[in-house]
Amino acid sequence: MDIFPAMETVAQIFRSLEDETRLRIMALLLEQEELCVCDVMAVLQMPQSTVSRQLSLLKKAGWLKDRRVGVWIHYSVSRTLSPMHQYLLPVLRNFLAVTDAARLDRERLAERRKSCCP
Amino acid sequence: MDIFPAMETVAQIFRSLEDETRLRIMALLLEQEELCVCDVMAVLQMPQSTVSRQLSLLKKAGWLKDRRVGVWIHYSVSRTLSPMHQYLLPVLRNFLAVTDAARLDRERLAERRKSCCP
DNA sequence: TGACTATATCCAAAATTATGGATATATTCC
DNA sequence: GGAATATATCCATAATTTTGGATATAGTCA
Repeated sequence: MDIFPAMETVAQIFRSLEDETRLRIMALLLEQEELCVCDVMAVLQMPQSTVSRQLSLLKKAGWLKDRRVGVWIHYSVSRTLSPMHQYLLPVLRNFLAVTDAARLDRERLAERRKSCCP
Repeated sequence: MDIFPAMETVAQIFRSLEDETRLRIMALLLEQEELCVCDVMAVLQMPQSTVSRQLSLLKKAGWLKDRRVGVWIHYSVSRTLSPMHQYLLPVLRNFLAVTDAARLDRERLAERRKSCCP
């Protein structure tokens, strides 16, 4: 695998960010070190298959990694991002967190943290 | 229109870069100040309707502007890019030009310049 | 005015992607 | 081992996007 991705690879990385659900997940994981699938389900208020699929797409796209913790799978932003992913990260940091959607999701996550799971 | 785009707007900007044809056009216009539709057709070797549509999508997405010069429409990178577009520009500059597809397109453009239009 | 060229838009078909319920897999706890 | 829970994957359907030929529009030149 080359340092410089092919044009098609560049397109795929952008494509991984075209979906609002995936962007909401990225916004969450840029603030919260780790989240399990059920956390994300609760915050996004979407069915399990949808959330699980989008998480695995983001992993496949090189953004996330996962690790099993007992019965849960914890997702977090990969620590071995490609150069292009690293270039894009500040864009996400600057423009996702300030959206209304991200703010509402943060509130729902805080609410959930109060009532469950230490 | 706010300085900070909504999540859906962020998604749309990424979506505008998900297509390989559009990325090839952006790569060309980051090196070449202005191109008319027929230049792009010749370089990409794609039908007129396809090229014209993608150019107008890139314009609609905030990347390009156009101006009429006689019977031609010249497209170029907008000089009033939004903050998010400006953040993304270096990503395009760094990762598009080095692809094989972009190199071949540059060669075809140079070839065309030799044989036609001063 | 009329022929010609460049470009935009329309349209129906093809291709791609997203959706969520159903099912399969894996882990824990009793 | 069996029940219960979390997650991944399958599948058929729905929604979205792309495609390119056909047509419309607009400018040029004689």
